[in-house]
Amino acid sequence: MKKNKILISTGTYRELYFAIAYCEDKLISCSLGRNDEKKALEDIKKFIKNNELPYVKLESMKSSELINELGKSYYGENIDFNPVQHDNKNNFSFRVLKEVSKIPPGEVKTYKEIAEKLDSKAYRAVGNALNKNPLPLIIPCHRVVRTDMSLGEFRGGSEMKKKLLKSEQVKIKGNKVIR
DNA sequence: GCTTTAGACGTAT
DNA sequence: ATACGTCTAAAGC
Repeated sequence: MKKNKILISTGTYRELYFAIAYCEDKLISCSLGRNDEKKALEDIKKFIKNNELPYVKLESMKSSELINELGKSYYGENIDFNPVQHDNKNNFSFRVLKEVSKIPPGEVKTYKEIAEKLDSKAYRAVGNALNKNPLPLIIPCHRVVRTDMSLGEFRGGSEMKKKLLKSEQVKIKGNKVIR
C-alpha cells in the first residue's frame, strides 16, 4: 500500500511554538503550545508513523492559518474545528476521542463519565487513550478530570491543564474543578 | 485532607 | 503473557 507524504509545519503564536503534521488535506497531529520548537516537534513525532489515526479535514486551510487557530484555542478562544474522523473503526480509543470531542469549552467531564458513556469500566483505559491523543486542543482532553474533580495528569503537565481550563472560564479552587 | 491498596481493562510489547 | 497508564473506591491515618 502506498503511503502519501506526511508534511510537517511549525510556527509561532504569541511567542509559543506549535507543530502540525498533515497528509494531503488531513491533519493527523498537532502539538500543544511550547516554549521551543523542538518540544513542539516532539509532541507530534510519535503520531506520524502510524496511519490508523484519527484526523480532521483541513479543507484548504493553510498551515499558518491552522497554527493561528491552534494558538487562539490554546489561549482560550472558542475555535470550531472540523469533526474528528477515522478511516477505520470503532476501536475503543477512537470512541473515547469522539466522546471527548463533544465536551464544550468551559465544561469538564470525568474519566469515569467517558467510560460509562462507552458502557465500560475502563477508566484507566480512557486515560490511556487520551495520553495518546494526537490532536490535543482540537480534541479537548484537558477537559477530562478525575472523579474527585482533581485535575489529573496531562501530557503538557497539570499546570498547563489548569491554565487551559482557566482560560476557558472553568472555575478552579485549589487543585479542584468546581462545576 | 492524604496515602496505600486492590481492582478494572484497553493497548503495546 | 506481561506490564503500563492523564483512574476509582475503600480503608486507614
